[in-house]
Amino acid sequence: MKVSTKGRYALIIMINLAKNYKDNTYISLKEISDKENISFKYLEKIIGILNKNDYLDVQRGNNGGYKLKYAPIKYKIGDILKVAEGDLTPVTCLGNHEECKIKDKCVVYPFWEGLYDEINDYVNSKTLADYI
Amino acid sequence: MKVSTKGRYALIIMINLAKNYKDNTYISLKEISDKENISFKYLEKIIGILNKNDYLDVQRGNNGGYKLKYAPIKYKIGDILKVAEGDLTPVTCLGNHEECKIKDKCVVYPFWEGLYDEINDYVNSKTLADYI
DNA sequence: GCAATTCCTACCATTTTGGTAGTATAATGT
DNA sequence: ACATTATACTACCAAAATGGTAGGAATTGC
Repeated sequence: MKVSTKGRYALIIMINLAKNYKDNTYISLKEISDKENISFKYLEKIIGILNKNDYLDVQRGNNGGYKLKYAPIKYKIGDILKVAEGDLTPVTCLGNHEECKIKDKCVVYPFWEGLYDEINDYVNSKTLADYI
Repeated sequence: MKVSTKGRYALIIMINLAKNYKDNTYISLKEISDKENISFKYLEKIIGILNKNDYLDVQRGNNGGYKLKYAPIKYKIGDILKVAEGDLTPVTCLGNHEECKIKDKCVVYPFWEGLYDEINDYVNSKTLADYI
């Protein structure tokens, strides 16, 4: 039951960008990977996911980089993690992908549902603005 | 961020035994694996973990099997999952094993701590008695 | 033109997951 | 005693996920 580095690093990237939001300048990924000491190439892959989800403003070329498209408070941590991880359901029985066929008679289904509710409520109650 | 089959099956085993608790008879693992349609050999491995944790009364040989050592209400779901899964921390930064070295200056550490608190509170609020 | 940057796709080693196989040990019924 | 029915334990293994790496193409500023 672990959030992978994908989700964790995505969050780290977003927090770095959030900290820079008021400056309205672009930060290169190299800068973030150096500061956080995480493989540049791996972060490149992860920021690609974030970018495809309309999270970022991008400037290519010299002095280019990334900045948040919206204010930090607009980004729920839960959304960021879901985008990076695929989803946050604690069991495969939950979620859109492969809804369990026996969930109506499954004795534990309500337990997992309840757990997911708790997780969801928590991660959606926090935004990037809370971690600047 | 998934609880593996190990944890899910462990819970299924325990609920089956809980349902049989008042009868005070032994249930064979074969019976459970047939009913739940899960590989007997795999369940054997999982129930071994549960057994080592003083959860079960065991009777070998003919008409043998397993039963709960204590009343269902004594078993928190969280404990069962932790025993089967190793732990339930949502990130490796948390927990005893490899406490993060930079957690004091880590901006996201409180977020993960908070998430783990929520998960913990929930899974510890339920016992086997809730799912009989 | 050149350097700095993002974009994109393919590859890959290691670890984890979800088992299987086989044998040993123990209890029971007959 | 012995066949049957169970658990106990150890070793192995295929497939998938994880956590990256490599290389090149496209874009922009100077």
